[in-house]
Amino acid sequence: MDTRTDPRVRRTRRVLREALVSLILEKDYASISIKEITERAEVAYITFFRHFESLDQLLMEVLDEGLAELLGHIEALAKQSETPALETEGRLIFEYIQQKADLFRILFKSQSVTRVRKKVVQNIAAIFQKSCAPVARSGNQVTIAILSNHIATSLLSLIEWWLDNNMKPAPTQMGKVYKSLIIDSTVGAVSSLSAAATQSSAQHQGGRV
Amino acid sequence: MDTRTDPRVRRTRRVLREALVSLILEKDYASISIKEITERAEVAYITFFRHFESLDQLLMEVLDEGLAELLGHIEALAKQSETPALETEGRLIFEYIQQKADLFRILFKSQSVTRVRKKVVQNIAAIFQKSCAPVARSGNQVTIAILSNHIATSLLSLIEWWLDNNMKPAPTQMGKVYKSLIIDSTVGAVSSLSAAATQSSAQHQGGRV
DNA sequence: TTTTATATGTTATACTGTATAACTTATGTT
DNA sequence: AACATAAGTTATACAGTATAACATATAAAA
Repeated sequence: MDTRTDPRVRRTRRVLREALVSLILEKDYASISIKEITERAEVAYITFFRHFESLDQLLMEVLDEGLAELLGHIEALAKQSETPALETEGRLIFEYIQQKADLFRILFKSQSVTRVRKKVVQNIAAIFQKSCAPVARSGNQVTIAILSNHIATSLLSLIEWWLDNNMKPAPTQMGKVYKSLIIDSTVGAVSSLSAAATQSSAQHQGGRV
Repeated sequence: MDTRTDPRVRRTRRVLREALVSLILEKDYASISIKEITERAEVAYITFFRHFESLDQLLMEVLDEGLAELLGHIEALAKQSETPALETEGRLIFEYIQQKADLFRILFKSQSVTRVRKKVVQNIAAIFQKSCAPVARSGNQVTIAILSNHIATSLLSLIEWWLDNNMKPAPTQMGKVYKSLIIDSTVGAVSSLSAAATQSSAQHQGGRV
């Protein structure tokens, strides 16, 4: 939506996004109708279809907007390997979520979570898979896939838990939890798992005789 | 549904459950209509409403049936603290999932995942929270809540990843992954976290002066 | 400023899915 | 065989999606 777009179009799309956000925050996503959104946005019913194919598409647009920023933060976090920087970056993530709490509540509340969540998990997992190149040599492909998936889903679950608990332990504390529970733990598991994987492939080769 | 229930009722409820399962496995849950279910089940449309209030309720009945068994397996797993037993129990869980793969695919595919998934996570978390009584003394309540939530969500995510990857690493290997990535890691994180929590509450007390 | 293009509003309509009512038929129980 | 009740048939009301045709408002170009 650059600046040369018709201002009427920009306004309409914006009020529709805002209407959906305010509705999700106060009621169940599944019970929201397009009519309800257009009424709150104060545009005609048909106007919705002139901009979006479905309610899900509008939701996607809302989430994509904010989630791009989150991925940037996580990428910065993934690059850190030293202990003090890790905790600081972890704190920054939770401070960022605190700021955009509404957006993340929507991410976890909306019913299209199945699709969206998987997409988000895959994006985060890809980030860690890249930054885990040094560790990669010791493990096989399957192990790495499991580890990056584990980190991504654990981080999302931790964020979801935190939101459900009214963001109670402060971001500083959550940064430490992130570091010890998700990163340090996973790194610690690498050695035992890669050893098991080697043993497993050896067994496979032996069994082929 | 005990044996003294009218056999016509038992049959109707059964064919409706079966119809929903077969439909979820071949298409998106959101696009399934009650009419579609009754047609596949070969019962009249109105018959659905004589047994269920909504499509979601039928789904819940299907899932509750199978998930009770899973919880039993997980409970057995949570009670183990010795290394060899832990791996064996972990393997048993993945073997069980392999048997009932359809059911678990439904759990992760259905759109009502938001509600159902949270319910399942809470049930599993409660199991680990109980069995973690010995560890409990060293950490505060918040830490324990985070840890049990972490174990529950990690286990579910691992199961989901495994299903998405056609259950490729064998249950034996997955049992080892479960042990080192989820249990050993979390246990390892307890000490550093409870230390941080103590430090944090000390800071709180100090700040009050 | 007038003209032109296009976004939005209004009204009407077709369609699909949910939900229930009234009545008939089939099936299990006594 | 008689009775109770589950299930089938038909009709209907309603909400939400989706689109068409035409009128009106507004941005951009002349």
